Amino acid sequence: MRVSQLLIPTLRETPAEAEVISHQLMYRAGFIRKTAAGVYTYLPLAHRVIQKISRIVREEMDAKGGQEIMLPIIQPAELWQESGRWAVYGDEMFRLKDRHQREFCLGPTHEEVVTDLVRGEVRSYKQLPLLLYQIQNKYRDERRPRFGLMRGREFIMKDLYSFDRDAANCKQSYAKMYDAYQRIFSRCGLSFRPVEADAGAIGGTGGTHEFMVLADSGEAGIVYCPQCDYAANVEKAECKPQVKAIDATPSAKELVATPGAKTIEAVTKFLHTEPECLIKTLIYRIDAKLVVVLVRGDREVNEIKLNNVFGAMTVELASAQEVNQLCKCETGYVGPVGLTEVEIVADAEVPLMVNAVCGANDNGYHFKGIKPGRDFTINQVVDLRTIEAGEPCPKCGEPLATARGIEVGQVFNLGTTYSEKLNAKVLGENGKEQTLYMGCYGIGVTRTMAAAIEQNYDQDGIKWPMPLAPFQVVIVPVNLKEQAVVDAAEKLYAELLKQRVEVLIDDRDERPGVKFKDADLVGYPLRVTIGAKTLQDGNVEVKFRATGQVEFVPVEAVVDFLQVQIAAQLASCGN
RNA sequence: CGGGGUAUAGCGCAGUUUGGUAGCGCGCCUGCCUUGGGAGCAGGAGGCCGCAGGUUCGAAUCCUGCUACCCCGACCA
Repeated sequence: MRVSQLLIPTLRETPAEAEVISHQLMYRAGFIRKTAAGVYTYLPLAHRVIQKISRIVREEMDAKGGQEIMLPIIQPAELWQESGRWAVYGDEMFRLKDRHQREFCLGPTHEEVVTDLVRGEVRSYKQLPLLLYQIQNKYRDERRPRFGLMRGREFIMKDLYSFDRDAANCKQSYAKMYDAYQRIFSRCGLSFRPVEADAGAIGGTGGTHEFMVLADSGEAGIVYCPQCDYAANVEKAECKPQVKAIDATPSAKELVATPGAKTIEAVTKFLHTEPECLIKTLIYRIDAKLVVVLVRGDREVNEIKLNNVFGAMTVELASAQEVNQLCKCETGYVGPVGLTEVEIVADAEVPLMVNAVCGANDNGYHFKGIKPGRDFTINQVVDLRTIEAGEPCPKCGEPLATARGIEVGQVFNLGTTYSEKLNAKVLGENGKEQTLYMGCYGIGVTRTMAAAIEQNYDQDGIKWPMPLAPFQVVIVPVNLKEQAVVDAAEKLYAELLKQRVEVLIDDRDERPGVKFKDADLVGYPLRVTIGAKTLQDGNVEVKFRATGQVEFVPVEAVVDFLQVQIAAQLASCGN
């Protein structure tokens, strides 16, 4: 295609509203425009990238026996009421009514709809396993859309749903998808890592993994073991209690004045002790109930784990008033001693503490010499904290490393959670009905596009991995007044088209600098510059966007040269 | 949902305090000129100053209400 004819509205300046790099670059390079908060229009370049990602996804889904279908975006409330998620999903769901006041939603996901299909059409175990997938828009009314395509309200997602006769077969489907995902993100040319994850709102009884594209700007924290294959989202990573050497001889409980010391830091300083000697006491409101949560002073509560302990809908810190009512003091002096009316849950490290410090539930006072179990009762001891870098790997004991990641895919083993609620059964070999085992496997297509940029850019613009690039090659004739230059460019363009290379020719009557800047910004992997001087020597210049490397190639050899480069780059990531 | 901010040309912004009918840079159009990293000169197009009320002889500017968008927060006692 010709740049002069393509809608690629590049901008010299970054729109004020774009915060993250992928958003800024996609806006500036003419990939996207915003239509509403969290809702974007995809221009031709973005559309091409989306098609490329989708194609890779399709090929790998099909290779595992997946069958592509399309499911409705507008979904009736009844189905969601049946699964119980009409109420659970809350404000995240776009809801609407038709002219008869019947309720619908814009599908945030499609478990209900697809299960409804299967329960109606699949009767026998002989029809299993059944792997159905779709690549479509999904809708989530995020409480705060941000980061451009990373957290939009309308986004493109691939979801595959697996239906199996039993848990063992379901596990096989899960393994197939896990494998497919490894292949997909490899083929996209991305650096990624699958991690153990929390199942969150989708729930389900089996395991779940998230696929993280590694990027410093990632929203998710992950830990991984440099020695073995263990890797997990910090939300999920299980913590072993780490015993710190504290004075092991228990002493008596002692009330000490700590005026003005309302933070871990202040109390530590005031009493000349260490954060790990303090018991951090937090009052949470879990659904409607207040709960006392204890972790060591140097640790952080993991609200996801806390939520899972209670199977709760909402987990929130209690308000200052609620704390005051319960403990009769300000938040800075809260402690577990004497709190008998509420449930006290403690992280596994807390019972190991001796001579600890905690708030005295009296403004300006703390206790010293506290021994959990002796001075207060713990109702439940569980892993409640967030793991930290350097802690031993739960599998092999080596110190864990941390990284940031962008979640681009997640695989869930759902078990019978949905099929039971929606009554999805088939007849088994024994002639009896059995409930289907399900899995669901999502990939954020538009988010993958954004993640690819977060991982591959420099100050000049995007550096597309070859498999995702909207075009593989751009030809830049330096001067349109030089007939020889134009002729050589057009000839090369025609030849590359014939060879089915995805090529653009920048035939705009612009100065060379403008074309170079745009080429760098959009991020074509290969740029062929054709100028009068090099052409006199019979050469053209090929520049690699990713490395900045430049090669002069004889005109007659350039088609082959480019094809070899493209094939090599594609092959290097398994295409 | 809580707090803060913004809304003026396609993009980035000034003008608002002190009311007098809109400006700068980039981009866009025409011409000349230029051609290996966002050139130069000349001419030009483009704005219901977010929306709706109000005050005033007169409102981008003051007042009221609304809407949209952005940022921060909703995580540590």
